[in-house]
Order: sequence, then structure tokens, then C-alpha cells
Amino acid sequence: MRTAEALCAKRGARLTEIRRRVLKAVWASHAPMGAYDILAGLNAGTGKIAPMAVYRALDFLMEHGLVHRLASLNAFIGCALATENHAAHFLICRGCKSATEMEGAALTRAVKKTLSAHGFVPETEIIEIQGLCAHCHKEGVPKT
Amino acid sequence: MRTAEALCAKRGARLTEIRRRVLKAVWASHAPMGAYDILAGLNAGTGKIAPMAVYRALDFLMEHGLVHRLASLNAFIGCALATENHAAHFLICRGCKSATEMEGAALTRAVKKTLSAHGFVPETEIIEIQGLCAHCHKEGVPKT
DNA sequence: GTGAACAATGTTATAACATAACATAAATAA
DNA sequence: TTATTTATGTTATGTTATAACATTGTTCAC
Repeated sequence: MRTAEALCAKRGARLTEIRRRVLKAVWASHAPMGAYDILAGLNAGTGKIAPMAVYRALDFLMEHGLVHRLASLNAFIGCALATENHAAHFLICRGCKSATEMEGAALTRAVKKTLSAHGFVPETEIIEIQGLCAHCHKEGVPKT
Repeated sequence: MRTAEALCAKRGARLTEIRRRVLKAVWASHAPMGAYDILAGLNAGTGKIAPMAVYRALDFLMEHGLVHRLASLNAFIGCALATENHAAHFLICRGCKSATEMEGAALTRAVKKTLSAHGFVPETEIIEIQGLCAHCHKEGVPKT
């Protein structure tokens, strides 16, 4: 959270109340959260925030690399490596619902190579592997 | 299309009228199509097909590797390499809306390596790179 | 062939995810 | 301080996807 504040301060970006609350909600969950889950959380007490507000906050947080969107789940997760903007690669476990952000140095390199072979200029890189994490696999989580 | 028929025959899967029509629609478009776009196409003449029917057909076609889903676009595209099941990696051009399926031998290897380093057992592999294809980049398609 | 079992489709309704458009308020800069 | 930009409020609607249950069609054993 300090990191987020520092990062926003450095960039002259405003980490407002609602953005802070959304970020907090996302960080607090180890599992990816849907936008409406986040909304429900914020509205749990004396609620009256609209979906738009959450989506706007998420847009802001994604712009600043504090949150990632998992396209395959329509869900959001706090960035584990909130430094400068980076490609995010995820391992998504069907068993425990966790999504682990992986450092993909080798992977990133392989992607770059493939892209340049095609002359393709990348802007957004989505890599999401779904399956079972080591733990759930060992536990014998069933096929479906 | 022959390929699709042959493949289904071989597996004892039924390539019914509606499935055939959906597959045809998807193949006919070089760009990814939304489910409701497909639906609109089918219903263009004397239409009365419901969304469910399209989604069910798409599920079938995906199961058999004839169609892929692009998670980042909520859209579907015909498989360019309709052989056995394979991981699909896409280059999605923002300029011409094309989605190119790439042979990712090297990439696949890199992914596998990373996964085994994590002890992660993969089931679905989503790799979608968005950006500009060589042609659109040369044309100078603007940033947004 | 007939009937049981399974596979596919029809139908209706609704859930889940996301944005458009315009009004208001708060912060910043000139 | 008033002009400008940035953020939020508000209402409505658009888009994508699935649940649940009824009906029809196909296959296979007998």
C-alpha cells in the first residue's frame, strides 16, 4: 500500500478514496475478484457505489500497474510486482482459485522472438495458464 | 469443411446442421466474431435461433478443436490448424482486426519449462498478444 | 420394429460483465 | 478567483453468457 502511494505520488497520480478502497479489496483477496464482487464488498456497510465507479477505479489501477485483469476469468487481481509496467503472466489454479503471477524472463524472451519473426509489434501481452497448482495436483483435485 | 466432417466422423461426433452453420460462419470471417454476431448472421434470413444454440454449437466446436475462443475479445475464430488438439497462440492486430494463429514450438517449450519449474499442471493455455501486425505497423496505424 | 437411453435442440428467463452519456463536485493552475 | 481539468455521481442500457426445464431426434439392445 505504501508502494502504491509512493508510486502514485511519484507520477502525480491521485490515489483517491475510492481507488484506495478498490485496491485494498483486490489486495486483500488471494483469489481474483470480479468487478461486482469488489462492488459488493464496498457496498457491504452503508453502500451506494455504482458499478461505473469500480470499473473506473480498476482502469486507473491497471494503468498504473497496481492491478491486473485476467481476461480468461473476467476478474482482477492485485499486482505482485508493482514496480514499473511489466507483462503479466499468470498460473491460474482451478482447485484453489489462486492466480500466481510469474516472472517470465525466459518466457518473455521466447515471446519476443516469436513476435519479431512475424514482424508483429506488441502492445498487450496476455498469458494465462489454467490448470492445477502443485499443491492441488498432489491433493488429487478431480478433473472437473 | 471436409476436414471438419472427417474429423467428426472419425470421432463419432455429430456435426449437425446448426453446428455446421456456426462453423461455416466462423470460418467465413477472417476476423474473430462475437457469439451474437454469429447469431445475427444465422438469423439474417428467416431467423429464430436463440443465443443458447450458438453457444452450445461453439462449445462443441471448441471441444473438437475446430474453433478457438479469444478470451481477450470475447470472440471466436476458426482454427487454422484443425488437426489434433493443440495449444492456440494468437497475434491479434488492432489495426486490421485479424487474429493470426501461430505455431509456437519454441514458445510452447518455454511455457512448459516455466510450468514445470512451478510444478503446475496445465489444462488450458491462453496466449494472446495484441498489437499491430507488420502490415498495419508499416501503414502507420495510430496509437489509439 | 419397439422401447429405453442418450444426445441434441427449443424455449424462456435471467445472470454476469461492462460501458455510454450527461450531471455534479473537487482539485489544480493561471 | 475563476477557468480548467480531473474525478465522481447517476441513470440507463449494452453485451456476453448460462440456468433450467421441455421437446425432439438418434442410437442401440432386444
